[in-house]
Amino acid sequence: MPTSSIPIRVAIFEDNKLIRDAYEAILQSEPRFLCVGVYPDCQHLLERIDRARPDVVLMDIELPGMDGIEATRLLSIHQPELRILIQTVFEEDDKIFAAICAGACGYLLKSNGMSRLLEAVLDAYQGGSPMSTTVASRVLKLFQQVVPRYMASPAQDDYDLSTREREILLHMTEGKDLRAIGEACFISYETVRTHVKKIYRKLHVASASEAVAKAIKQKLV
Amino acid sequence: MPTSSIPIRVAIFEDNKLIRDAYEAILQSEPRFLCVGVYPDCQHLLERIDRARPDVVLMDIELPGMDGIEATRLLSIHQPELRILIQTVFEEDDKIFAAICAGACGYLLKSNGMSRLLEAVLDAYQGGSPMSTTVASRVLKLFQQVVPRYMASPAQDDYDLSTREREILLHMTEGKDLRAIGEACFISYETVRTHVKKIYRKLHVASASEAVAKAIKQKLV
DNA sequence: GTTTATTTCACCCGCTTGGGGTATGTGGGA
DNA sequence: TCCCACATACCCCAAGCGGGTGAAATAAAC
Repeated sequence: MPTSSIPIRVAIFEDNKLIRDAYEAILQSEPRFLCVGVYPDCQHLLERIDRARPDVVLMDIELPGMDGIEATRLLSIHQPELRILIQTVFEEDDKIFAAICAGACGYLLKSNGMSRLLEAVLDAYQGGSPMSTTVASRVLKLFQQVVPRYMASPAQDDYDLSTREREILLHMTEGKDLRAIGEACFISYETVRTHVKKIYRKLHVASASEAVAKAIKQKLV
Repeated sequence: MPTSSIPIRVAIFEDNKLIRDAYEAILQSEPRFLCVGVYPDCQHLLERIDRARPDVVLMDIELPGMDGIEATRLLSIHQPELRILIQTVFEEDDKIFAAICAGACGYLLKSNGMSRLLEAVLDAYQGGSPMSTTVASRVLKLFQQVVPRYMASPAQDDYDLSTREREILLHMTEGKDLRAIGEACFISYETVRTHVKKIYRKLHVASASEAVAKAIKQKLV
């Protein structure tokens, strides 16, 4: 638990007045929290934030005008250390996905009720990422879908490329032609060609563009 | 809450006898849970699981012999619907990362104490992904690092490619040569060349491989 | 109604590339 | 010790490709 002498500054963005007032009331019931801004939309977003100086923002997704995800993106660019907690009814993967990519540090479902709100705000303030376990489960699923292409799966075939071949393939994926690769590697043009031919055989391709496509898509480089 | 008439079957893998016994005791204190296996290592892993038929597995990472991550990978291949909860002291990104990729559905830090153990097992059983908020925060960070290359940044310039040009660029990223593209699009080889030249000018590139690299990396196609 | 963008097609020129072969030196594994 | 994989380098040849130019039809825009 943090020192209670300095309250955590919280701003709320929520279009539904009932919920908005409920949030505010809950926060004000605890001296550890200080409600520094309560807004029904994202008008004058950055000015409001600069004026209110919150530590944590509670952000609804379904807002009139600019939605909460776009607002999250703007805020996290404007002030990267700001902790933004998404608070919404949406459980769709793409919303969760977009919110996280936009810079949200947590994602709570309103269906969870308000019981854990204070705990979540505190968590967020302390650097944690509170999220409903159902949301966490979706994040993990997304993660498992997206990541294998970056992390070598245990048995990723790398087509037995040698170090030099991999290096040259990397240069190819940067769009360099053979002469430029030779200069970059301090070897002759003809040597580059020799390597490239071996790369083609190993990748089972017959042109630079094919090799580049395969290399990038299968993250060989 | 699930019906309490059918207990949740739990198996435990933990090398430390004190912790192992503590887990077992906690689980046995509640009739909702049934401890169907308690093991100090991963010997005969699949046989044990087939015999015990757990719904949820509590898995330690630091096990003698096969570690918990490798065990998780084997188990989730062997029985994908099995819920595997990692329970460990490690907070390093690469462990978390590896565990998730191996198929873990949750990741709890032992430092959190055992208070939330039952709740976590129940969450896992119900399809959630319980994890400490500090772990969640690392997962989100990893996610934000890894994902941007999949999601377009909001204002993605598409270089004013026409429909036909985009179509041809797509074929190029599949490694086709100009003749093959012509056949695929039912247009002549020379027409493909005309389009390709325009694509190069618009993308500011000078070769097929450069265009393919740019197209894939900026996910123009 | 003229202009502009798109799509289609053709030809020329010359460099680059892909496929083949050959050769030398080096370092590590059987 | 011998052999293999790797890196280096060069040659020939034919095809593909990049760049330039020109042209015609259509559709949309002004």
